[in-house]
Amino acid sequence: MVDIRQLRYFITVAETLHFGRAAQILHVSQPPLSRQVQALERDLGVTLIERNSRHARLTASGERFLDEARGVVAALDQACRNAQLVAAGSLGELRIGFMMHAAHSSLPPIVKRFMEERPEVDLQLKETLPSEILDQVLRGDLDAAITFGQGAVKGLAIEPILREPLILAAPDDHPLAGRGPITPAMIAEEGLIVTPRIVAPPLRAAIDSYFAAGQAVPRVRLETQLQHTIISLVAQGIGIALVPHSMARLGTRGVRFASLDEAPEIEHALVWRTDNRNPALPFFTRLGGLGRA
Amino acid sequence: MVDIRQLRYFITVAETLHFGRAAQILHVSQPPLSRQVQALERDLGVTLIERNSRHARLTASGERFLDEARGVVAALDQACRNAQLVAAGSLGELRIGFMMHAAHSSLPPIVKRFMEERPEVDLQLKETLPSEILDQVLRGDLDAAITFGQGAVKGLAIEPILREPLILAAPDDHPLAGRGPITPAMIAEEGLIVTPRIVAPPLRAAIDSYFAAGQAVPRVRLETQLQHTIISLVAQGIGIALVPHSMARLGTRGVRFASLDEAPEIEHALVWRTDNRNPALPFFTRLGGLGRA
DNA sequence: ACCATGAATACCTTTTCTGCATCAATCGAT
DNA sequence: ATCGATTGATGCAGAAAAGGTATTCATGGT
Repeated sequence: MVDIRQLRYFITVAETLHFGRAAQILHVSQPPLSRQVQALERDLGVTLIERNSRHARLTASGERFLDEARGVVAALDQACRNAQLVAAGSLGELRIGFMMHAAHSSLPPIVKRFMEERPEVDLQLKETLPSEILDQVLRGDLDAAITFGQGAVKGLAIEPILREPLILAAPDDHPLAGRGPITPAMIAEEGLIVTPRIVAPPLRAAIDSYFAAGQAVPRVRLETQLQHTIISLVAQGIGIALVPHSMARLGTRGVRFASLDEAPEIEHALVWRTDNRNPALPFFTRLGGLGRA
Repeated sequence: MVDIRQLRYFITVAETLHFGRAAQILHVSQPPLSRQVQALERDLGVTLIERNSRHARLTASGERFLDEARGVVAALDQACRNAQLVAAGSLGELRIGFMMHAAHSSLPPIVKRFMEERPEVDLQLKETLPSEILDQVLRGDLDAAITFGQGAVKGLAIEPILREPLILAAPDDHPLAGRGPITPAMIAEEGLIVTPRIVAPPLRAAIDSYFAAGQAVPRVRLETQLQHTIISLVAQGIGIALVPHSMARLGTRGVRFASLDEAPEIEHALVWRTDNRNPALPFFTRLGGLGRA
């Protein structure tokens, strides 16, 4: 059976056209070299090197085979190097899930740094509903994810990376827009636009706790999944909303923000399976601290 | 050192994720298989298969390496097959030179058939001056060539493939145009357009012999290398010419042809080095007979 | 806790590879 | 034309590697 040693031997002989010199280069003696090339030719059933006891030169088959053999050897070396790079976490792919609330806050600095440090790792970002994210991590569809902080889950590592307060988002012609700490009573009568409970339970819990602390009951006017849609509806004057502080950075026209009195906080956390053996994963999770920036 | 056997073993184990079954498929017993995979991992310094005594599954490096190892094995198999195809003359390249006079006569049928029979051979056609063609064959720049027939040359095989008479080419308003056998005396006073002697000695020799047989002396008005140019100049009424019969097939406007009395003939021949070992060459030279068509 | 399964290890046999010595063929010089 | 130098091939013995059988070790399910 043709093997790599035979290819390496043949390539060297083909390059020097001299069995003795090739043997020196390969650090073997000449007889085994001759025999290996013979064995290769016998296996192929093809004469690759035409040789009399004085000269050696390639046949047409030999020229062709030299070319392709070089490719095979190079591909093998590359494969070995790549396997090592993958094991070192410098090459490969990493599937990261994130809830939309992380897109403007904790996610970007982590992703940016990771891509700088591990440019050869194919980072696959998948925006997912918070309610589905844990399942996907547990199933192994995601290597890691950024979602809301929560209690321990068996088999998962959960590392908090960001706490941010909720703030009030109101149309810019609204009397409370831009004003100081807002108490629950001040907005209890307003129509509220919120994310459905099923989509982001911790966010709804934070909103509920805020109103509960002021003995108020929020009036939900509309539910919609995407944060951007909520902001957009606020800008249209359809209602007000309580949103994570990072939404204020977007500078959407027609919306102004105001801090809340005793503002509830939501927590972002990095989550991954403790038995996930993707070598690139530790280099991602160790960046969790950047989420605070 | 990593070798092909290790790759094949690893691939089979990776595909079955079961050392025992893989060993059956490979027709070896399980212990050597385990040892080869271990050796591979030791050489790479990387764990490819995570295994306890119950289950086996690939690591990230293993997945990657499986992919690339398959490529390496496939490339090797392909290289072996191609070497055999080249040796059989079914793959490779063949450099064929030809004089322009062959382009409309002996060359096309040979080339057409060869391309049908050996579609994977890269046929490189190089139009060359007859005066240079033998040197290129002797130097090895060409595997074979079609040129004028001539005496034996040491180291070359020369096989005649076509004899064709010269004919008169004249402007279509010329009194001799289209007429019967032309004797030398009938055109001795006309201005003649010819190829330079150095470019195609046998052609000039044929023309000379024609006039010499009639005790006439041609009046050369113009010399130019390419046959097409000669025909074109004739069409313009600049002169007449004696050209190979195959030129009549072109049907150039403004030119008519007439046969010559005791017409001299020129011979086309296939030429190649007898020591040329290009396996595709015999399949080309054996088609020489088609040149007569 | 025990049993069945599957991979690793121990040990021996067989095969293959290497190196040394030598042979054979070719080319150049005399 | 002959001889010597060069270079690839061959014969043989020792070394290394691969394979096979028997057995052990670890794990997951009952």
